[in-house]
Amino acid sequence: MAYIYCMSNLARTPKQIGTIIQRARKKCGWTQTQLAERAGLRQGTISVIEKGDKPAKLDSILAVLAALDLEFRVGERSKGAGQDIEELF
Amino acid sequence: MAYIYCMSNLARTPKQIGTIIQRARKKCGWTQTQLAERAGLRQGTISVIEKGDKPAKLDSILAVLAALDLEFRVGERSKGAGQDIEELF
DNA sequence: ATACTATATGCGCTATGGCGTATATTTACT
DNA sequence: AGTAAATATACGCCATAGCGCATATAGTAT
Repeated sequence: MAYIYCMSNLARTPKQIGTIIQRARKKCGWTQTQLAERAGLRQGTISVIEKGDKPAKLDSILAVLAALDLEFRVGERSKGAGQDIEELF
Repeated sequence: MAYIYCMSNLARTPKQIGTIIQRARKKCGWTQTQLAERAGLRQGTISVIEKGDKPAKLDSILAVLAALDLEFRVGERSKGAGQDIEELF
């Protein structure tokens, strides 16, 4: 039985990505300013990214994820409940 | 039990993302031009994204992944042993 | 209410991503 | 080898991401 990893960290849109980042940041107990420093960005940029209403650069997102000790993974989009996922590539 | 997480779908850097995209595209039997049309981008842009040497916009990457029926997921960075920390960007 | 922190916005500016178009280069197939 | 397709680059142009800096708004406490 395949174990579906964690369904809530799905990141298809900038908004979803922003929400995930914000949640992770708060979980770390960091302010936007603190995260910005670690990611090499500004507080305002973190704010924009977390809201997800304005486009962002891939590098900025990757920097933020790295600062939060997170990372992207790529998987298939349409995933039935208990299907095996492995060997996509 | 089969929680095997395909190691090659790790996407920490633009280069890794590009490689994943290229592999998925070829698996679909598409040319860069075909993928570009489906993603609303140009062939040249797909080329740049797949190489990963030049920065890209998040939206472009998300569009490409969607065209390939793929998606990002966010997970913890340090998972399991033997993490090879590569340089970021 | 007051004071303080955190987050959201605004403006001008610079850097650059992606476009259109075109061409060079590589790869695949006779 | 020769031809065609696929991919990598190039150039000018426009749109915009993120910056520095500042301020406004929203929370969070005394």
